[in-house]
Amino acid sequence: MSGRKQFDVGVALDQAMRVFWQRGYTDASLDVLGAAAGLGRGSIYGTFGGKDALFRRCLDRYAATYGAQYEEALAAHSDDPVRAIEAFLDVVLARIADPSVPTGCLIAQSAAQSAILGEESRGHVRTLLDIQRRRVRGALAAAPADPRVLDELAVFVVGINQSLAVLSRAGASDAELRSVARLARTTVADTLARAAAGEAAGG
Amino acid sequence: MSGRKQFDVGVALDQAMRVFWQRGYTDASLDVLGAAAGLGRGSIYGTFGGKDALFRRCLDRYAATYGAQYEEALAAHSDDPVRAIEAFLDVVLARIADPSVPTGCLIAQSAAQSAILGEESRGHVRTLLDIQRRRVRGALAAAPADPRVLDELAVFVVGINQSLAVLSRAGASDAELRSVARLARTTVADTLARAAAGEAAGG
DNA sequence: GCCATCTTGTACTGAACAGTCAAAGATAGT
DNA sequence: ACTATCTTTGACTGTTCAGTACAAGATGGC
Repeated sequence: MSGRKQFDVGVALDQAMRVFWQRGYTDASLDVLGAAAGLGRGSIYGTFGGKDALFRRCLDRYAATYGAQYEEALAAHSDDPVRAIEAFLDVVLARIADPSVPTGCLIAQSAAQSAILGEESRGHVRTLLDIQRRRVRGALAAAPADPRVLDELAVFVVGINQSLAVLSRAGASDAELRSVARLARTTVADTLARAAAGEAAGG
Repeated sequence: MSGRKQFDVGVALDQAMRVFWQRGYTDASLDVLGAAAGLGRGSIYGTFGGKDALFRRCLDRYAATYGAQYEEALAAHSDDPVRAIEAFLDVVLARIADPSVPTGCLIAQSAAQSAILGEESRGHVRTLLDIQRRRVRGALAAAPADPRVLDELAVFVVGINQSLAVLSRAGASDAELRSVARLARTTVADTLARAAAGEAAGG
């Protein structure tokens, strides 16, 4: 059949992404991935190359989809780093609460399974996490504080994201996740306030 | 051969535990588990029953080993909740820095993979996480604050534990992990301080 | 309308998997 | 010393896996 693709690559990636997201790399078999995306093996190999390559395309799809939401949330509060972080975490909470997608986070899931991924995929995950860290760091850049403190806060916020992902997987309630995010927000606020006071006093 | 067990169950569990810890449930094959523990398939099935049961025994072994360390750390500072949490997180950091065991955390890894575990194992992971939460909650019990605030802080600290596990898996440096733990410590300290002030003012 | 080119479905391959089984051998109670 | 009982070894089962090969069929340029 066919001389031209019978499916939309983006839609197929969305479906495959959900399978990897739900099951993780190893437990997402090509049969299940194909069934979810509506693709036969030939189409998967012809279009993407193989399971590893498909996985990385799904990682990119995920990063692009939610990365855009993160950017938007951070940009909406470019004048207020604390509110920017709050909006950032709200995106995470909303995704976790969304019943149409798996809980947790594909990147966090993949990071946790890092040890069993191939060299290339492992590097890919690290890169995507680093992009997320830089994104958060960028939102903090305007705050009057020691750059090293801002670096630490960026890692902290990325870490909170992972913790929300794992906790949600373990069955934590929405209220619990929200309280974690709220506490993280106050940490950022207090740390920035202290740093600003320190800057004013010190130099 | 043999009419009595040829191996120490505890030692075998320690070895199998490391394999599950490193690779996760699915990617820990019985062949690799057996090779690591020095057991044939017959011994595994005869002693533990099967892969699922072995996995849960390993979860318990892990919980007992590090649970004891957590208890000790918390008990050593029963007069000061903030220092207790600090000591608790130091146990996590020390384990992650220990080159003789995998990075991350078996419970966190298992929680992230919760979706592909059987009903029984999934419940087991949740139970162990809940024990950890109660443990932290107990260390905070003496603090003069609204119990609901203490509940939230306990979930927060457990979440930080998970975030350290995932971040370390993704290749974060020891310095980064320590800064995350330090920020979490200030979260607990500031929150308790505010709660104490609120208690004093409110009633 | 013809043909080179691409896509797709299906069947196949060899490997890895969890779990079962029976035979061989060691132990301990008598 | 005999024997019932247990452990261990290694082979075997049927299934599932990722990846490959190929034939059938559709497309679009000419």
